[in-house]
Amino acid sequence: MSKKEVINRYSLIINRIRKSPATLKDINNYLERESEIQGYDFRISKRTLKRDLEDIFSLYKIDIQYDFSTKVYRIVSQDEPDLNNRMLEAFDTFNALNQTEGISRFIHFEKRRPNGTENFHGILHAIQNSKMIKYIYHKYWNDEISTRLIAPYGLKEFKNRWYVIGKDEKDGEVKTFGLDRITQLEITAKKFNYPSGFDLNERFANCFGIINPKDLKPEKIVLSFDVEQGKYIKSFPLHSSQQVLKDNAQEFQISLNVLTSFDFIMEILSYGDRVKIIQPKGLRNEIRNIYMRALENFR
DNA sequence: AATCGTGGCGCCTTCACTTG
DNA sequence: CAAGTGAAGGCGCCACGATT
Repeated sequence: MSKKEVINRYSLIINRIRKSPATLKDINNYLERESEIQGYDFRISKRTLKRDLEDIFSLYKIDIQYDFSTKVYRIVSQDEPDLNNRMLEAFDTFNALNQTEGISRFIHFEKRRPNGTENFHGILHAIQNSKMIKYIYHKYWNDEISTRLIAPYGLKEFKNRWYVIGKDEKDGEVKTFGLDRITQLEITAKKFNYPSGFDLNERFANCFGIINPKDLKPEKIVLSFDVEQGKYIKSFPLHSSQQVLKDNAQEFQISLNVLTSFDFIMEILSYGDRVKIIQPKGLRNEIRNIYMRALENFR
């Protein structure tokens, strides 16, 4: 049995158990069917299954355990569900893109610039080991290029982009840098002390997007969407603080507790005439002014 | 020749269910 | 309700054949 077949078998086992919890017999039936399709013999003994499950855990961090009360193997949801879901998602995409040849005719990829994930691993390593990082940064807004020395605290994702949050040595401010804007990353030998009170999730709890201005306080925001848009907002909440206030034939109303940062205003604008701002007045006026000015552009 | 992947064996553990 | 039972997995160990 070659390496390729073994890896293939791991995927099959994961796929089977993800569909529904399964007994050893179920798994072997599934493997037998796949053996006929793929022309290998994937069937395994109980001993090998046990070893495979260990390998799967160490490779993919997918924890499959036997549940004695229902007599089946199932994926144990971890204490980090976000991480777990993302791993499974990546696993699906990887397998699908990997197994088929000549797929570009059938898949339309979004054209996007590289998102800087090649630096992801290096930065994460620096964070875990409290090592300063140095890189060249191109700002989003202008052509300014600068060399930065940063004490990295964490990584954050927003709208499919990744950002590193860290303290800039130059002025001691904690800032956010887009990974796709970073070049010539260098992990220095210089250590820093991770600030004891810093909690990444807490810091961004009330934040929409990556900008976290100090002078803004989170506000209670009430939004009313039309019914169609409401369906989308219901399945993809804008923010973890989202609560449904009204859900009827006329409108879909929610409340949020977030900072009204630039990112948030852009988000509201992206819903155009499908959203009304019920509360607060300040935000309502701000958005109205933007639309007024925008109208000028169409005269 | 050395290593690796695998299955079988034997004994242990776990858990649900039965029995008195 | 405690003890016993059975079914199934867990796991260390070893042999065998395939792979490198």
